[in-house]
Amino acid sequence: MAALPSGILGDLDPTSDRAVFRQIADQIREAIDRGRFKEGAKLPSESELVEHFGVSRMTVRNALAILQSEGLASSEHGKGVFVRPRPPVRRLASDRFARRHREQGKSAFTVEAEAAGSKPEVDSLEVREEKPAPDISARLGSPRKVLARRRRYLLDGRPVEAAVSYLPLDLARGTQIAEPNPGPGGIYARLEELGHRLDHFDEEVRARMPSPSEVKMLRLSSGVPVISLIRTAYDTDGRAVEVCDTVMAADAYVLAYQLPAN
Amino acid sequence: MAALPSGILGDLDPTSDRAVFRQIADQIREAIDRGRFKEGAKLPSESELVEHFGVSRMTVRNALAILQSEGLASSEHGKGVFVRPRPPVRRLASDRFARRHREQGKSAFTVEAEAAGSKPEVDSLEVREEKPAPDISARLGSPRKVLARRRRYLLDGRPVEAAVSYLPLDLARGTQIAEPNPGPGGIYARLEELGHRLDHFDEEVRARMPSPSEVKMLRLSSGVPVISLIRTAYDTDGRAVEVCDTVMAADAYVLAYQLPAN
DNA sequence: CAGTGGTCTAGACCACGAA
DNA sequence: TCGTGGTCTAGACCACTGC
Repeated sequence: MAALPSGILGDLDPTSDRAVFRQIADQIREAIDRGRFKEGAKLPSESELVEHFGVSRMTVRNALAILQSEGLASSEHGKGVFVRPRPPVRRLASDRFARRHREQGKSAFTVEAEAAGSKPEVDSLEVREEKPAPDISARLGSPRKVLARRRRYLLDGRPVEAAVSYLPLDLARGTQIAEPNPGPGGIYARLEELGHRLDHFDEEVRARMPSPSEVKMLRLSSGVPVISLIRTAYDTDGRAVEVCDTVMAADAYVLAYQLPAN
Repeated sequence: MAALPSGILGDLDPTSDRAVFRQIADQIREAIDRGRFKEGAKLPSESELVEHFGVSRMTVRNALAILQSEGLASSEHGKGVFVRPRPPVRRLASDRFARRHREQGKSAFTVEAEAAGSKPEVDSLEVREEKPAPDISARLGSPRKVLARRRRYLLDGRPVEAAVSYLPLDLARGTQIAEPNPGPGGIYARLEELGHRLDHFDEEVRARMPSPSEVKMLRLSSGVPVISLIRTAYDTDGRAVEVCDTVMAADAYVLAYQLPAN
């Protein structure tokens, strides 16, 4: 049947204007915040909450839906609803593309992940020529066609980031940049070998809720936004030589930047 | 009664494994993406959708809830469900704290907003001394107490950002920094006058769903994440002289940074 | 007032996971 | 097998908006 959900949760206030399902969500949220339910712990089942609060199941489900949309809980079919654990966070430093990090063989992602004790993987590799979308095209100086390099990054088996790099075709065609494996130091090292010494990168950071395809690709649970990062690389001639469009699971990243004061 | 919702929406696929409410959400989402429903337009009412698809009202409401959680639609009690308009976006440039922008009288927020043709406001101003939270304290070199300056920023009456600045008390007490109005150029100008020439800023950027209090303070509609930005200001002695904790409505901002390639 | 979305009930059947 | 969450129905009453 459904044992008592323990003494952690109180009673409803029938005099309150606040909707019943919001009151229930408030109580569970407060219990989570106070540590009465720890990370990864199972919340009381729907039937337990129905019995405890004396409401219908839909009311309880509405309450749990609030917590899921806030990113506080996530449900697992057949098992229960759990306090969502905070996954390890990957920190992107503002010097992550500095030339000195590129001298070695491995990619920045691989080096950094291994240093943090995680197992890095890259999959869904696809390299193709295509007509660029208008905003990408504008950033690259309106080339007719571009080389697109798509890939997905995983840490310990969990997808955390999906990225597409676009390069003007006249620059990349026939070079190792057009190969699935661009070689040591990645495409930035290849660009410099081709005479395009990199000067600086512009990054634009946005946050939004994911599209259904992004939910699938990054296996996002509900209540997790994505960070959208668009980076443009410029060579010392001031030419945009690459645009990288990245979507990251927001609960897996913190971006660090340093700004000059002068 | 409920007129036809026009020929924009198709039929359900009864052979599909996909849940009915997801199919309905898919159809409406696709119609929005194709521009069949424009920004700000009213979607078919719940009763129209009930009639069109031949399902119960809860099924239709579940479908609409998906679109709202994705940030694609928002409901207005008594009026309808509407395609959520994309508000104007405020762009934060990476040189926004450069000293040259500080020479004039007005604050950076005010200057920039007026240049963009918006009406800027700052409210909820509160200045007080308090014991810092552990993470703030650590960033500032563990002072016993700090000066906290809280405020909220609005554009054309819409709240877009809430911020708290923390400064070590020994540095700020008794100065104009402890006044509600810190004077021309803001607290950074005052800090430099006090001999703390600023060297650089560190910024940490995260994204997550808002807490209920943040929803209230920023009047966020569902499906809108927040960007959390923590900035630490360092003087030329390497001392952290200010930490600013900012929460921004993610649909109102794009952050721009420039990274060196050296 | 009629139409809209907001809340809530009391059922039903299904799919998944663990034992 | 049984307990879990996932989906769906067919109602009900309420609160807000606009005419």
